[in-house]
Amino acid sequence: MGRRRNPDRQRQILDTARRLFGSRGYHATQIADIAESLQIGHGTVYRYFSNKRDIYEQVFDEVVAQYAAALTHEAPGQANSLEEYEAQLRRISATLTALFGEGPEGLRLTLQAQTIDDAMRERFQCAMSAFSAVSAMRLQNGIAKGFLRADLDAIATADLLLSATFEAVRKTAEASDPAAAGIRYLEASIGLFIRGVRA
Amino acid sequence: MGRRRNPDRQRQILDTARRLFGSRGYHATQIADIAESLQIGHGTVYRYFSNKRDIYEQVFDEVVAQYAAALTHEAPGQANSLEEYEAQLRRISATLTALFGEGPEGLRLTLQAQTIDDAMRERFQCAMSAFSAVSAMRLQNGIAKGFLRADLDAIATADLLLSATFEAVRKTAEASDPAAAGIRYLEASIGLFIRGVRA
Amino acid sequence: MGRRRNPDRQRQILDTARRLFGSRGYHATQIADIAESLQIGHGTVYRYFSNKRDIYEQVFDEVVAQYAAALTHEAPGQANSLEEYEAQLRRISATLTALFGEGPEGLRLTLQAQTIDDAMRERFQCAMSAFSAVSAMRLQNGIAKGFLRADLDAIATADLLLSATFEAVRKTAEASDPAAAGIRYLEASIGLFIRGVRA
Amino acid sequence: MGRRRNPDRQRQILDTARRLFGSRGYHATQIADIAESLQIGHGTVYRYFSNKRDIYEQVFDEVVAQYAAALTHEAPGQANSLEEYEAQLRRISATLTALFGEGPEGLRLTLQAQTIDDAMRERFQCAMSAFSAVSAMRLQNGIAKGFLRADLDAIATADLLLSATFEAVRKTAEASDPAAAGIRYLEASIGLFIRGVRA
DNA sequence: AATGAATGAGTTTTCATTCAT
DNA sequence: AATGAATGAAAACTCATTCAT
Repeated sequence: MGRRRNPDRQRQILDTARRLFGSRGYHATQIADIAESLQIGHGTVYRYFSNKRDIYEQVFDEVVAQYAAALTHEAPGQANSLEEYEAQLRRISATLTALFGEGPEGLRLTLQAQTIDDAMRERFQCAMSAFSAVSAMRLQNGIAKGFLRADLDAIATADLLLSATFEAVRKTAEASDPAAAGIRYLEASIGLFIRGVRA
Repeated sequence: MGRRRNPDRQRQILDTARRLFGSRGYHATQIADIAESLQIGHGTVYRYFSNKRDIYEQVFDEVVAQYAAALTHEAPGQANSLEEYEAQLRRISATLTALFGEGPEGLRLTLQAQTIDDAMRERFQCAMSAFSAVSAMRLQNGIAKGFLRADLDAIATADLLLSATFEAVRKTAEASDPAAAGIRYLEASIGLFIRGVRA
Repeated sequence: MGRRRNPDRQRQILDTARRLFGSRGYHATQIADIAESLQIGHGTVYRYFSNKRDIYEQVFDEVVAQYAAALTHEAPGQANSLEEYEAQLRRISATLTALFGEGPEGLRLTLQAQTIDDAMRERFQCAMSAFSAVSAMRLQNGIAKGFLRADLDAIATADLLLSATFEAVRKTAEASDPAAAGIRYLEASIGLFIRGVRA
Repeated sequence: MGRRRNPDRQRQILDTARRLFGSRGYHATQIADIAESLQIGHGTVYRYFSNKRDIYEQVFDEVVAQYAAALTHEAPGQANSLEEYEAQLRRISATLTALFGEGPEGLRLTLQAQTIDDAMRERFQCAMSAFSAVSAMRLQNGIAKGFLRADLDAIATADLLLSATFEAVRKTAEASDPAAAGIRYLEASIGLFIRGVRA
């Protein structure tokens, strides 16, 4: 492949791929679509990536890393009261919503990992488990400190919280007025979760 | 002279397609895979369906119809107290879990509608909106009758409940011990929702 | 193939094949179309013919035989004057028109021999040459007897007469009022030929 | 980013398709045959044409346009005497013969339009009617000006002339010595027509 | 004898990938 | 380095033919 001369190009390709894979889907997006969208020759794409799957993999990794950053930025043991836990949830939601402000592609995109090959399926499962585990640790911390209810099933509840959080982000990104939708879904989810898990 | 004499074949193909489209994905599943899985020639598939997309469409419709049946079986205005609402939620969860007892394919499968073509994308959006609307009506009923909190954002909350419910079903279907997981996710979600929405 | 039990069936299949091959074309006509048109199972067709090409071959032979009968019924040396030659032409035209009264399929059908395989292409060429040769002999007879012009190129003119005769038959068969069209094309062609070839 | 950079390729494919569709027939010619004949990959064909039918359609249009140019080049009202009409016929024949000097494919090819689909069948009928109409106008002109016989059925005779003209061209193109055959068929047809139609 | 479900060889068509310019 | 023409493996789809009932 030689040296990669233009570092912007790589970035542009990843961004475009993220947008197209996310909106149309991996299989419905051709390399030529990505190239055309950037007004470059489609052969050029192969100077920066070895194949289509490679592009997907890098996009997937970036999206997952962004989720991970948003979800793990707040150390699980940090919150000492319900108020602090709520503030944590609000910060996480805000970060996710900001990340996916451009559109709902990121979330759809990761789900498609399951339709690519066994290796990607595996990586997807793994990432989701990790997110869930962090969320569960946050709940465990609250139970231990007594501000979340003692009978809470941390693991199962973490999955539910995570899925609802993603849904809130997705709906926000899809909305015609994302700012308003963001507030609405944020309040609805905080209102639901805090009442649902507090001691 | 009649067409399609063997109704079992059609059923078998739909079931196999549902399983494969759900697990490997639509694009990763070839007509030949479906045929091979049934130990029939691939030409046979075309005696029962006009093309691959036609198979997907019928599978999609069946899955959506099953969701719809589970979600709408309970009339939205039926519940008159929090206890009745909880019982409703439990029945819905039980029905969904039973439906997807065989595996988590159904849910994954419907998401893929978005990667097939614009028409399927449209149908998917439409189905999801309908489910959400029914869920929201159930919440509105509770607010009107005073057993759910007055400040509840019925529409946004309905989306969150729906997504968490699907997640619970999915996790249950995927679990190594579905029976145990079912009870666990059911209790976790009921515990979360009821506290989250009650007056 | 065993015994062919129902001789009518064979006839019906040939007639239907002639109609469909002629109107839609050989390749655009499926065995199933022929069977459906007769309200029989398409497997039944194979009790009477060994394959699709075999049906075509028999239909082709029948059509060619009918042409041949019409064109050769009148012995080439029979006519002794222009009036007798004209009467001959009229009888030939009448016979052909009667044969193809049902429709213009016959003529179109034979042309398709060229798109089936080399062997059929060969047979087609051969049949056309034979027709042309008979027509040329008729002209030679007239030249020899002095009622056709001496400078006539019998071979080339025979080809032209033949093609125009077929065109007249085709147009007649296609017309909305075949009886009227038949008279019209007959008079036009006789008017043209007789003046064109007489001494 | 532009499409179809190599205009020669498109031309080569059209020429090869014309030759093969004309000689073997549309259905007996595979895309792979066209590609192989040009020593290119069969995928390449699809860079220039969207599908097989599209190639046929373009070839058909070209052939029909060539006929049309030859037949309509001479304005129908131009001839003022039998000599001028004869000269017109000779020029038309010469043009057609020159066009189909390469071989008899063009004529056979157009006939196959009837075996492709209803739309092509329609276009074929339409083109033939137009040719016939122009030929008829030429005859009407001669009748009006008195150098063709008054009792001539212009419409019917035009069909006969057209079919015989095509036959002459076809025979010429097929002949082992096209130059000699061309003169022979030209003289035979002029000799027949002029005598057949003059006043 | 008749049937039509099943079959798979044979085509068309797509699109990721290569490579000469 | 960038390009896009060319490629061909792979997948969808068709339909003549077979054969169990």
